[in-house]
Amino acid sequence: MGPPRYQRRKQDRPQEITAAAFAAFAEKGFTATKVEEVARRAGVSKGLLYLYFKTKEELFKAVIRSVVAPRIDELTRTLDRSDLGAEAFIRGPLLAFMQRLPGSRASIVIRLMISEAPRHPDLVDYYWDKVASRGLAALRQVLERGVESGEFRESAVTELPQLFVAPVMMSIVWGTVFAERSLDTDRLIETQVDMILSYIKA
Amino acid sequence: MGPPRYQRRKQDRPQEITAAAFAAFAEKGFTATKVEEVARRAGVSKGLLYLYFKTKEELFKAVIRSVVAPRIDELTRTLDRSDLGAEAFIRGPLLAFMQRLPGSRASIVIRLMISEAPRHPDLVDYYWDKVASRGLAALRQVLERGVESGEFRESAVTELPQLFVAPVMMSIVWGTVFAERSLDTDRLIETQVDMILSYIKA
DNA sequence: TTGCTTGCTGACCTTTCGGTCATTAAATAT
DNA sequence: ATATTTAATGACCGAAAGGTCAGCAAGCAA
Repeated sequence: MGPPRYQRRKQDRPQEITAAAFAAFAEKGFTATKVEEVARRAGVSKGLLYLYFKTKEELFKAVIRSVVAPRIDELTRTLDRSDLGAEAFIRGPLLAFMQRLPGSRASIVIRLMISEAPRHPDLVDYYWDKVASRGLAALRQVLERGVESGEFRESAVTELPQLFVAPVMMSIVWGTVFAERSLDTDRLIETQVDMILSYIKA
Repeated sequence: MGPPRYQRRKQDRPQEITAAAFAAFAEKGFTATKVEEVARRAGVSKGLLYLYFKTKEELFKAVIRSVVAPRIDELTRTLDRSDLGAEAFIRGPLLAFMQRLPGSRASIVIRLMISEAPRHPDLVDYYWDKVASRGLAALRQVLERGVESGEFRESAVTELPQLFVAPVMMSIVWGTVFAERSLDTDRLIETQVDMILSYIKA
């Protein structure tokens, strides 16, 4: 008798399938990716995939969870631990975090969200709860901290933390659409941070 | 005999079909829209649609072109005609133009571009030539004009007109993904313009 | 009225793909 | 060894949707 035709590895399967799904979605998008393709990449049968994930959409949620959630936790953890002043935090860890995003796997998830949001409202809710609202809350916290300490003046920016997100989003969209036409995203983001800071400094 | 069951209107059909397709794509996106649905909206049979457009993708490209083309020169025309100073132009016509975009039909095209760009390189080229590169050039022109006239100082912004686009893109993406969770896009864009101007004013 | 061209219809074909399930066999317990 | 459990397979199903085509009828010419 030859080698075993497969091994039972209940522990590892979900992770492996999620990783394969991410790779496939990244290349072709969610709708255009066939479940069978994901299974093939994971070295697994389609049936097994449905043993671990009830539907294709559940699989998508798992991908979001595995790719994006850790990033947000990372940001809030950094913020909680840091004892830097508001400006120093923004120019240091926050700027670095923002500059990393466009080249990271998270940017792919964002592209997928833009494409799929209209047809998957529950996915949007999930993303809002787990990612977007937390990120914005973190930004707001930094800004308020700066106002309290007297570093920053009161301004519209405090209520519009999306101003920090804008150049990141721009970079991600640019990379998605105009992949080959280069844009210095690091510089774009740094300039925005610089502008915001001189605008709100007391 | 009753009224004729249809009229032959070879001249108008393509336009009517692309208009119907645009409306449908805007609501559901490209993949989720059925060709039959487009035909129904256009008051036409599916077969006729395939008489004028070889495939669903050809129809998609026709839609993009028909929406984008008329818009191309609006900004540059305004710019050429205007004799305002750089700051006045930015705070006036340019700001108004930027604020109109997120609620306009153009924003839907951008969403479609983000979703479909990876699989339609020729569409990206078209969009780059006809829209993106021209818009950026116009912005650059305004900035340079301001520097020459002494209104603005030299800064990174001159080489990064994408800083003007960023809040617009943010607003469009926000509207696409978080439609119901409100964001004051007018204020976001105005604040950005305000920030940029105080940053670059001589 | 008659005959011809062609815009137009809608039933139909074919393929794709998410999801199911009867069956197999790897691992574990007895 | 034998029985039991369950991870894993892959053939299959049914619905959906892109695309086709034989035929119909609107409009025109003679």
